[in-house]
Amino acid sequence: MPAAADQGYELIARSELPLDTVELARHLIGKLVVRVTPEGVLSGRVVETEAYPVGDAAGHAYRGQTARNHTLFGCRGHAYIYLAYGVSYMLNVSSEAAGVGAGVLIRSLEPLEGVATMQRNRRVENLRDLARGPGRLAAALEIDRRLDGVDLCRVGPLWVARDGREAPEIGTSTRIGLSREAGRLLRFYVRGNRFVSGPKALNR
DNA sequence: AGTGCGATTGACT
DNA sequence: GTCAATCGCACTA
Repeated sequence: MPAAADQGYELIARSELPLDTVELARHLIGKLVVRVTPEGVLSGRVVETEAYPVGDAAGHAYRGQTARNHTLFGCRGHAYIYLAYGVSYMLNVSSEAAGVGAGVLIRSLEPLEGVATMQRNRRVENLRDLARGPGRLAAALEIDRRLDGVDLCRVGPLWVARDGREAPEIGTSTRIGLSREAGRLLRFYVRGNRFVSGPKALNR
């Protein structure tokens, strides 16, 4: 029996997370994101990620540590959250060793628990539109800057858990929405999954 | 102090 | 398919 505080999910240990950013991006596919709010639990299965490794000019850590991005420089497995375009929050997982700035963007989830709450948060009914895309994902799970720096390897308001299902088939493509470093194959997704964002051509 | 520009989304032609 | 909204941040002066 899992402890009540675990909400029935199995926490993933930090030691299980690959140090390498690109490996972490692949590793997170098929894992669960668990969001605990006072009203209840929201969760989903990660179906799409992007790696922003060391030395990547498109990464927020590229120009060094600042007040905004300092959680990218902490030890791996912490949430880095920022506001994109003044409109949408983005959920990232910090990667690499402490002191090294890099991370993985969680782009899409397949909704599991708390669907009714997500529908209310997003003001849409369609399951497919709830968490397909990074901004929608954050809105569905009530994620904003207040959760920046949260340890995803501890049971709390936001954490990462194991999925019982077998490992999905993972596809690779270029990342979405970038002008710099646009050609690098650093996006990962579950092949054939309808909750993956992006154009068809990138999801084969 | 001012400027330019996004790791996006939703509305609209 | 196109495009504006919206704001924090990095960079220039």
